[in-house]
Amino acid sequence: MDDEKRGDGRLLRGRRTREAVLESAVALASVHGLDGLTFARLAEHLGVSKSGLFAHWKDKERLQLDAVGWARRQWTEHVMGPALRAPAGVRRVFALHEARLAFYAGGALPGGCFFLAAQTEFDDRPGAVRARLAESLHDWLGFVRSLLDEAVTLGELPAGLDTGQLAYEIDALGESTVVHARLVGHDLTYARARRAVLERLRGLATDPAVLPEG
Amino acid sequence: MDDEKRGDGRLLRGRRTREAVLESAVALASVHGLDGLTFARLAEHLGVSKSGLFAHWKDKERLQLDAVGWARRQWTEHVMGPALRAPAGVRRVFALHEARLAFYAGGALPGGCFFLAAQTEFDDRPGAVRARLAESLHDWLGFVRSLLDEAVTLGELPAGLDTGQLAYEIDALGESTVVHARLVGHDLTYARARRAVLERLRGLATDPAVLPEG
DNA sequence: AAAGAATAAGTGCGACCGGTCGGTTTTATG
DNA sequence: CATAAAACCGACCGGTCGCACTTATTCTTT
Repeated sequence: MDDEKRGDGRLLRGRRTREAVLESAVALASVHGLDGLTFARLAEHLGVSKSGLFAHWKDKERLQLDAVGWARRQWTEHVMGPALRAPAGVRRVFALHEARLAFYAGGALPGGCFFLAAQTEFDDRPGAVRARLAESLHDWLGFVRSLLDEAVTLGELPAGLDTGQLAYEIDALGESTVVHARLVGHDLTYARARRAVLERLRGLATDPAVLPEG
Repeated sequence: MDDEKRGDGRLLRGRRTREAVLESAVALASVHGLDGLTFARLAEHLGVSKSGLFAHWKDKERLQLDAVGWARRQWTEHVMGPALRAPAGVRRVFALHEARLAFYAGGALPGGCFFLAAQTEFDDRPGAVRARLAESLHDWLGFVRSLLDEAVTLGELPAGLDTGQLAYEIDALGESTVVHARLVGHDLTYARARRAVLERLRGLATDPAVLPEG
């Protein structure tokens, strides 16, 4: 991460290609998994030679770690970002859930969800990759919880609410969307995931009217 | 499936070894995925030669399909079975959820959940394996729903309840347990998953007293 | 005792894997 | 314009994969 020796087009170009490669890497990993993220596959997908990739990542683990980092950037931009543009409180919580579903439904990642694929693969394989994935999940749950805490502070959710518990539920209802959408049906699944969280929040909110009806 | 040519111990023995192999195959696949279920790995794990396995399954896909079938048998026995021994109605629904959590927590499968691993791997790979996984998920959701319908019929859940919706929620809250337990913490995760479904059912039940309190 | 199927084992092939190496092109700097 | 650094490439290595083919060995039925 020590790029940017001002005005050096070589480094700039290098960074651009790195990011372009990572964009593809995350997309490929969402389909084939982080283990199926092969240098050969990645190179072919980009129309690039395999060895050219080794100039940027000395081994596969580095590539995997950077892919996790890039997936987090994507997630921050496309899921957390839109939520933060909604009014704070219970509406922001629901906006977060909807942004997540929109991100899945939008098909930005052909495999559905990078993190689900990576976590199910690495949750039982000790190492740096697992550690970063665990950290990612921890941070994500912390973010959901922080929005819930905010809603409590604003008085839109009841005081004393177990926000950690609710954060788990919201995450679970969003996450299982990925597989269900592809194996059961997209529209039906997203409708159910949306409704589940909406009804849950409406049931808890001090003023359910601020949330959409259906 | 044309075993059992009356009294022929060879076929019987063949079936037994097949089942022993499948038991290991499902366990291995829960860790390394259905793709990571290689003949070499399976043979080594069993202390058997690779070629001996080819006598039973001519190619990898056959093995994968049979592994799915065996995982379904396990699931039927260890998750659906205990539930059916609980009194019908809302208690049976919750017993199903608890049996699932117990199955996960019991560590019968070292990788946590065969189906989650397999589904996230194959949900975007057309083929026979995906088809069987989709069928498995469909049947499972249908089973959950049937228990819910039963509870409605018994008057323990309100008439007009969208049981398909609730079945999705219950499945989601159970499924995300697998990854969370390993990356966040076992006890905390199972407690949350248990509580989430319990509270949901208690909120809907015409007589919440039939369900446990905490 | 003979026959024959089920099971096990060895061997080899082509494909692909992660990774290395030597060399060429591009780019900023003196 | 020379040079060095970075980006990039083609060829290649050792290893493992799925899988076929061939050859024993074990067990059951006749």
